[in-house]
Amino acid sequence: MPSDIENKCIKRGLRLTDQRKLIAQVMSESEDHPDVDELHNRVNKIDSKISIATVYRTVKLFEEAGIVAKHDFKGNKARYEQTTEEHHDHLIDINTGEIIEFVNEDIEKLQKQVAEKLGYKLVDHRLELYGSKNKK
Amino acid sequence: MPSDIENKCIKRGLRLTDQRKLIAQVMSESEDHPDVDELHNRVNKIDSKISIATVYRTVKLFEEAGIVAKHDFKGNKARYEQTTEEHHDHLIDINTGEIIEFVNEDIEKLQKQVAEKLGYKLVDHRLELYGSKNKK
DNA sequence: ATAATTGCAAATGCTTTGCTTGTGA
DNA sequence: TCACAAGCAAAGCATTTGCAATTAT
Repeated sequence: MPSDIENKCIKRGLRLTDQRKLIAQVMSESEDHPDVDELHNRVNKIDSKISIATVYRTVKLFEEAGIVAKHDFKGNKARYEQTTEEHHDHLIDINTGEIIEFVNEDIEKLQKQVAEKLGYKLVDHRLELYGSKNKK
Repeated sequence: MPSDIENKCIKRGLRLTDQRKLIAQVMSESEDHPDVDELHNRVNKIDSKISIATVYRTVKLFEEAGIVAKHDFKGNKARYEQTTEEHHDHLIDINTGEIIEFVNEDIEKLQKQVAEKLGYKLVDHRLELYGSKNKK
């Protein structure tokens, strides 16, 4: 069965190679935010011949097609996740590296307002919170 | 007259070499957010013997001392600015690259609330708006 | 058939580092 | 004096790219 991402590739007319199908599948199944190395490891468990260059190229292709999102969190290499319908931002646990997604409409609205007030149309934004777990 | 940054270096006991003094001076006088290359160019106008390695090392030293702030805006190399008393965030003009600073207390508060609600203490954050100028 | 994609290794761009010489306190 | 800093070039790291061979449509 074609993965979620594979279907999007078809919809966008991307040529579907075995490598792309597999990367699409692995990304679709990933619940976290893997970097390219990690993605490469995961696909290599299934097909050990896929090169890291292909993973880089594919992930970039998917990103440009709006199928996956790239994140450059502080101090780390780029991480990827499947694009979701609903926008969200991230909180990064500075101790464990764990990434928690959150949605906050108020902040979204305020961002737009700030941009407007400065004479700009908000095209994109980046909001990342870095925190450490409260001990109870 | 010692620059603003130079004074902070003294306060923190950093050894003051000619190179550091000059980089401190150039950073103090910069109203924008130069990257290391640009900084290197600027100091080289005054002392052409300063190496880029020294600029990298100094800027890192200043950052670790909390004297300057480093920003990795999307798609660009790292940029630096003198630390200010009041925290601010940035709006980046996606057409010109111009950087506008802004302060919004409401967003700050909401960020803290979001972190708390997720069980975290907010240690750091990153908020960047990317926009294009409204034509009137 | 043929234009696009892959794998590989080499190249890139930014940043860091090892080592020797120079220098601030 | 002498631990630390500078300059240089080499190394590092993530990412990109040229090219010949392979493959999807």
